[in-house]
Amino acid sequence: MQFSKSTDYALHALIHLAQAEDRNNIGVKELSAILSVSESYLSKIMSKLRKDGIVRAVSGVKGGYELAKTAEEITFLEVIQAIEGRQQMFECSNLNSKQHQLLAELSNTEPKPKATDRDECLVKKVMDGAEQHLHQYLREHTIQFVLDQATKRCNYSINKK
Amino acid sequence: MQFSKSTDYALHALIHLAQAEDRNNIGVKELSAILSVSESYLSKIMSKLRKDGIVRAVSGVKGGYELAKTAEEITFLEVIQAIEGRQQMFECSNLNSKQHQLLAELSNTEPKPKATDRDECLVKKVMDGAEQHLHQYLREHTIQFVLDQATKRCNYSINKK
DNA sequence: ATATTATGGATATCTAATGTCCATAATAAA
DNA sequence: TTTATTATGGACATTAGATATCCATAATAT
Repeated sequence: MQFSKSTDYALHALIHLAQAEDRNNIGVKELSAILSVSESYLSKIMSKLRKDGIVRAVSGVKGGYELAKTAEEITFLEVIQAIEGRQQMFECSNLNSKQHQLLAELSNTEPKPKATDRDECLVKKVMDGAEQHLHQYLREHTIQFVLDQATKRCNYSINKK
Repeated sequence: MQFSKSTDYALHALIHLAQAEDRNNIGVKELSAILSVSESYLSKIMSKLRKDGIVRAVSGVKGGYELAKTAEEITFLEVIQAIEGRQQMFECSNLNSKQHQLLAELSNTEPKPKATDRDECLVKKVMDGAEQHLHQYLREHTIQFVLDQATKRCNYSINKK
């Protein structure tokens, strides 16, 4: 139950892009040097961020990446989901639960959800609750939040002198 | 970022043990049949639960497993940690952060923590916060909670008739 | 003594994460 | 237009961890 290294790299890369908001685009070459990752690996990560609309990319000589929205708008949750995908944290082996999920997926089409969730596994319900709880926290924390904290810390250092 | 199948099996096994609290010990043979898992695999899982003091085991003919505490006392968190281990959800590649953690571990001995955490990575701080948040939820939900929910559901069914 | 059950070591298999390489497309600058 | 630079995506290799099985041994009720 661990977040992947890729998620770690993605978050740190976004922090760097946010801090260099005024500058031109930043290429994978520069980012990979800062993060101490190989260019080829970081490329895959940045591609995922682009596909999910978190960064913009431009090819060519002065190309590279930049944020596609403000740092305020980029939540930890969407970064994590861009990298790790959107599968649920807990997949229940319980048959009732699996049937329930299957029905829910099928009902994405026409005949309405029906909300007969009395048969879903209660263990899964607790775990889904945990996931929602975690997501809420991750939605409330943005890239901007980290930048703000860094500023505070810096001020503190200055005052100290 | 998913919980393992083992965790799923462990939780369901504990629910069954809790529901059969009055009966004798329940063996892996019976549990594995209920959960549709192999005996050999479930054995490993039950061993982990025993090592962490969640269940008691007794060998021999009428042997098997029983809860080592009340269902009220068994939290989702401790079950998950018994199975998945206690590593942190987020390991930071950031060098400052790694150094910080190393120092923290070393200072487990004599010369006191020192609490100079100004250098720890802010990304990691957010992620550690998320983990604490999740843990709090998982600590607040026990095996007993699931049993209670099941009772409610059952009552509802009866009333319906 | 016998049958039954848990325990732990060794090992095999499978899957996902990690990581690299290369051909191709896009673009700025010369 | 040519060149250098950068992103993109496919294919592939490597590694680590989860999943799964088997077996020898210990414990225990009958």
